[in-house]
Amino acid sequence: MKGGSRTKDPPVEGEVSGKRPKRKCLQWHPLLSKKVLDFSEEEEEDEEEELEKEHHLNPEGLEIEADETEDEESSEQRARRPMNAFLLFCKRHRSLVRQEHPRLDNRGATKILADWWAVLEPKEKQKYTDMAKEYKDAFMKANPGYKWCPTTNKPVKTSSPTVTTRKKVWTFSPDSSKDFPIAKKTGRVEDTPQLNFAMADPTQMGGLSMLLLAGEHALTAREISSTTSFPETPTTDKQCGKSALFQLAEISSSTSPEVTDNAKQPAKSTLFQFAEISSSTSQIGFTDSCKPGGNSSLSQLAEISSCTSSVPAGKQCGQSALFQLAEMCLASEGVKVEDCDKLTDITPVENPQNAETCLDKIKEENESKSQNCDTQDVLNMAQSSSSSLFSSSSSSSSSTSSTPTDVSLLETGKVEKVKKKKKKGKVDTMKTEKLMHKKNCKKRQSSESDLESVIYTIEAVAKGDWGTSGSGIQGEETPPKRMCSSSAIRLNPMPPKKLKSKVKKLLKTKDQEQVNDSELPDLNVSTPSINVDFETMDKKMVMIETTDNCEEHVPQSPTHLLIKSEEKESSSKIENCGSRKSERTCKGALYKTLVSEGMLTSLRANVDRGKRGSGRGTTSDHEGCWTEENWSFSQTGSSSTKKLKKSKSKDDSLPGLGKLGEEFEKKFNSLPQYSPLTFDRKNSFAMKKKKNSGNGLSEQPKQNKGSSPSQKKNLFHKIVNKYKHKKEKSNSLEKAIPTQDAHSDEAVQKIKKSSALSVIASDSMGAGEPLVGSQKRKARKTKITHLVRSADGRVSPAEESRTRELVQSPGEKPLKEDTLYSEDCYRETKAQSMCSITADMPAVSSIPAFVSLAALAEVAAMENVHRSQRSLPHEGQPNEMAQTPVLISCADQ
DNA sequence: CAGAATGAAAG
DNA sequence: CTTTCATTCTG
Repeated sequence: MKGGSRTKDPPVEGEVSGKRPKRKCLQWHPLLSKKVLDFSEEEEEDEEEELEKEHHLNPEGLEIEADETEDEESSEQRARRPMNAFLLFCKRHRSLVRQEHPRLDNRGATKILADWWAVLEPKEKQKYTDMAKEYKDAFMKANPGYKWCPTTNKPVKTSSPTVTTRKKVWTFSPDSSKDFPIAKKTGRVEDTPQLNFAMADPTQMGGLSMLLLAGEHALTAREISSTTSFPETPTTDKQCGKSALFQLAEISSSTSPEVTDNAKQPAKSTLFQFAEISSSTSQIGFTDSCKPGGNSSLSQLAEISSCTSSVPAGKQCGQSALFQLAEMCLASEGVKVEDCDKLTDITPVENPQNAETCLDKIKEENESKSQNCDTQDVLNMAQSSSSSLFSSSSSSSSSTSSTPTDVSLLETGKVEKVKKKKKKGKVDTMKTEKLMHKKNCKKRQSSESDLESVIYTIEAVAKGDWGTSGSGIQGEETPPKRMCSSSAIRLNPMPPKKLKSKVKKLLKTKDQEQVNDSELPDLNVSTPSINVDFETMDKKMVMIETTDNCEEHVPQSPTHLLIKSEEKESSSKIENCGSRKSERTCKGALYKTLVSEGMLTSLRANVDRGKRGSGRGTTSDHEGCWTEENWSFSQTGSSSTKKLKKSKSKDDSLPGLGKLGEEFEKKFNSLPQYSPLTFDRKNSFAMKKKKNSGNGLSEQPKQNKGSSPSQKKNLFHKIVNKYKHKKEKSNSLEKAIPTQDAHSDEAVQKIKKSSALSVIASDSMGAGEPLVGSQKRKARKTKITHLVRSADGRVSPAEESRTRELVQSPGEKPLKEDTLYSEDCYRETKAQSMCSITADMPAVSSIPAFVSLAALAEVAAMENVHRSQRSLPHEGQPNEMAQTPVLISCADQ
């Protein structure tokens, strides 16, 4: 059966998203749901119904396989094994790491995470371990018969073919709908999930609202305790986000498999658009001085959005949402603004009704000025995009003809196929158009391909939309193009992988078909499809809005909501204003959703990466600087931690929603999130301790975090002794650190270095130490090897030296230091390069070498210091020299 | 799709 | 002891 089911599944799964890589990795939702009992404290209320359902389900799946239960419905998916402490930690901190080291790829991030984890105090680890354990227990309870490695079944490999997206499952709820009762409930809301649930029921609404409420309760309770810093925002956001997520999930899931793609894409695209916007916004940097301007711009954005929405009632929500978003952006991303003036220029946009005009203006400005500054572009992008969204949505809504189609589509999903085709056509067109744009518009900055593309698209969209409104700024674009452009936006954005892959596929197909489709007049077709999408959005928005209202105190009956939504639709059809409102709402909701889901973060990261990757030579500096600055800024800022937390909390949101999800989410959120500084500090402390211990002095009770991982102090101290001087530095730094605020970049860098050192030392030690299982050792070895290897082409020499050092003599000096340093450099290179760039040569740009140079300089300086103290032998120096450059180069690359 | 990390579990 | 797999994403 199972095997068969799998095979069978493909249709469903394939349609849905990707299906599971392995036979069944469905989430814990199931377990969670069961688990709910344990976890649930307040949820019970909401869940009652669900619980009942669950119970029904449980009986079957209970015994051996919850999987089966799941399987029955969705397929055969098996619950995913619970994350261990480390994984949790990673999940929670990865974003941070990425922020800190934008250049780092995931692997690197993972490594760093590992380092952090290693450094993490046992006590802090405990929380994670506890959480993990709890998780596991719950999981086990849920599925008693669960086996981690189902050897017997072992479809894993077999099934793998389908796969592609484990994550997808999580992130997007399509699967979730299947799996969780809750999700199912939610899912039904709009359409028929194929599974079993009714299509659209008032009940669903109620359920949703209830869920939300429940979530609120839980959230409030927990959040307050967990994060005092952002009591209000998080709550709201979370709730909203959840609701939005749910809705999304519903939509995606609800749509029949075939439809799914269509519906999903639009929604996703929209989301992406938002994400882009947000990301772009975030990218805009504000220096402290410029801050006001930045705020203004953000606020402007918010205002615009709010303005766009003529409806007073909704305003608050929208504004709040936008503002929140803005805040988020600001908080999460520190920014540096090159030109405050530009921002100021933009400011005029404030007029509510004239927003469009203003936007046009801006747009014009953008075009004219865009060439000059990236920042401006970004900003423009953001605004234009926002405007474009509005316009597009409005246009869609305005085109009444399509409306019926939309509805039918939403509910029935019959048209989907046609739509798909059309869509594809659109895509093609848009794609082509996009290309055209790129070619025509600009090559000024070849650096950021992705970003550029996004910008282009946005611009194009904006142009098109605005063009519709009356600003025919660009003669290039023809009306059809406009249409396309609107659709284009969705595609362009670099979606999270999941989408990406899908999109890519689509694109491919489309490309093939491109010729044919392109020839056809897509205008009509595209328009309807767009409309549909937006309609969907509207619905969602309505939902969200309702949610917001509820939050705000105005609980509305589900029916009412439905009616409202309908009204909205109708109104939107008839009146632009209505549509606007919905748009606004959508925006806010989307933002929230994005934020909550963490898409924003991911997007941001993607953007960054894209920048980096594409524009190493050119603009990379800016990016690097920006990131660094942001990071430092955030760190420096008192609120930095908070901000981080906040962003994180939102990011944290587990894709698999549901109460269970919520519960976990809460818990997960409650988990302490440590800022890199903390780790640095710890490292330094650890160093100190080690050092101290090494010195023979009794361990100093390092006040706060001194607990440190004593792991391998003994071994360490030898090495530590060597690095006393360094430590000293670090110590001073450490002292400063507690404040966190007053760290200069240098200090941070140093700290980082020190930390790196410590880490390295730990690593080296680790090899010898029994700390971990065999795996660890292995891992470490590999890691080291990897480091060496990566650092230089020649693995053996460095490694040998390293090994010698480690093994041989504690008292050793020169070589070790070199090695360590080199490694240190290697590790730090990225960060250093960034920092160095920022500090030393901010202006310099487009010279890849320069980075390495700066880094080299730093390294050299450090080394010099070291040497001076140590007075290394000649041999050491040459080696260092030789190694250093190589390492640096590697790092840069 | 592999791979980086850690860890729990199973073989 | 070794293998499997959980999460996260880049190349």
